[in-house]
Amino acid sequence: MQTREPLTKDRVLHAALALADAEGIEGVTMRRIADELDVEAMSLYHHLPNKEAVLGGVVDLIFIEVAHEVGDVVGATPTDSVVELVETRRANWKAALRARILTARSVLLRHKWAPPLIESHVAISMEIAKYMDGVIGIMRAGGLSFDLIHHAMHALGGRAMGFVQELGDSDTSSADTEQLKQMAQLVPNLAAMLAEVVHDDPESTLGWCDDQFEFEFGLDIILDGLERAAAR
Amino acid sequence: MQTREPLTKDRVLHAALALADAEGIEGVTMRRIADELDVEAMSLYHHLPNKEAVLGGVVDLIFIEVAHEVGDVVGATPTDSVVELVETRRANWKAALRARILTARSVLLRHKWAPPLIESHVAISMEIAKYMDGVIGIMRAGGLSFDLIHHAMHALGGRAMGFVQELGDSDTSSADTEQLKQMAQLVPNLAAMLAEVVHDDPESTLGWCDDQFEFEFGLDIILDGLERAAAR
DNA sequence: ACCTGAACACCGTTCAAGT
DNA sequence: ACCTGAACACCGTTCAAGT
Repeated sequence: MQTREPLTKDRVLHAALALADAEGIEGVTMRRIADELDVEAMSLYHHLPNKEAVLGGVVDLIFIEVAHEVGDVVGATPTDSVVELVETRRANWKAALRARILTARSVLLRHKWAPPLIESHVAISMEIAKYMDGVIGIMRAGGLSFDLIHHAMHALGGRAMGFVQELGDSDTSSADTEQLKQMAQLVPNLAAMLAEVVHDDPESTLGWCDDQFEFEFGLDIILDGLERAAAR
Repeated sequence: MQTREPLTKDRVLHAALALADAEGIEGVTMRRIADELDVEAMSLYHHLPNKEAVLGGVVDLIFIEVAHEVGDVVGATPTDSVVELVETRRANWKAALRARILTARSVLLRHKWAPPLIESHVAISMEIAKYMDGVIGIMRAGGLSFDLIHHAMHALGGRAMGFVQELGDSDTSSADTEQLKQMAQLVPNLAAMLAEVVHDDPESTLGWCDDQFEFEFGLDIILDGLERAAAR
């Protein structure tokens, strides 16, 4: 008789993660997770206190993934002397922070259901704290004061973790030209902007913008502003 | 016999809004709304197709409120000649946009449950579109190209509507000093920042920051960056 | 046309019972 | 210690029936 692999917290969390990737966050229910593990829903409660803990654990898995990829990116060159390393870090904090944030973003793009979950999740987990610590460390190495870093974290907001923070998803593009003409009466500026941006570049309506470009545009404005504030 | 006031879409939406203000978004269920109106839950479906429509309608109510307050703020001085008005608008777009966004924020602070709802809501309603149109109009009057305005809307993101976009709510402040000391091992930079910021200003931990200041700090960085991009 | 009651197909979670 | 089945207290929504 086959003995079944025992249920563990880790198996539950990975099943939940896979479920979220496959069906979105609304597909993640205690009953569905249990189904996937060939177990009853109530068995999950022997390894996790409630659904909140499951979702928190899944968020942690994502930040472990981020930490993995970030580690590859910001690894110091071992041949540098310590002094050189410190010098380099001071000079390159903006580039280093930019790279780290874009790496985090690339991971979140693989789990698009995650940002709303992270935002709504009040409790800051250890894994999130460790990510934040890395961000703060880069700015500190760049010579920014803790006071400025604190403001910077607020200014960056979700962007510090690579959030896309889009409003009004790709459905706007489905507004046909007739509907747009009617709209023009009430929202002339919005209609004019859409008309021109669509005309200039057929792949860049509000519904199908170049998200990567827009994210970097906004990020660079903030990073440049912080650099200027640091120089003051 | 008292004839009951007939149910209307408007009465349903206002009941839902009051419920959200009183108990938060999780208190808004079809059954609870119906209770408040002394009616059965299923009666609501004669005036609104589903819960999604209820939530969308409530978001609209909030943007009507924003439009009301914004109208008071940006009213032009009637004594100005048209030419002067245009000149003024071109010069003051940054201040005008700042004022409009801070007004929107003041409304959202009265409905703190609303931002997550607006973000998660895919469909852009007419009321939201009208607000966006106003924002675009201010920048257009300031001489910004539609292309730059388009990037600006993405860079601002939720901030264009006054979002607070905080991560990890005020619970971080409940971390006692003992817990913080343990944390210092794993997240030394975060711990050091918290320690210094708390020391400098007892009212400004990560848990209890001056939200208004931080919001304006981030907003100004973005507006300044946009101004510089416009001058290029 | 408008409102209702019962029912359906789901939730998260508790509890007593099994092994 | 670990898993289960039944049950509880909720959801949004459908449907047939009332007035």
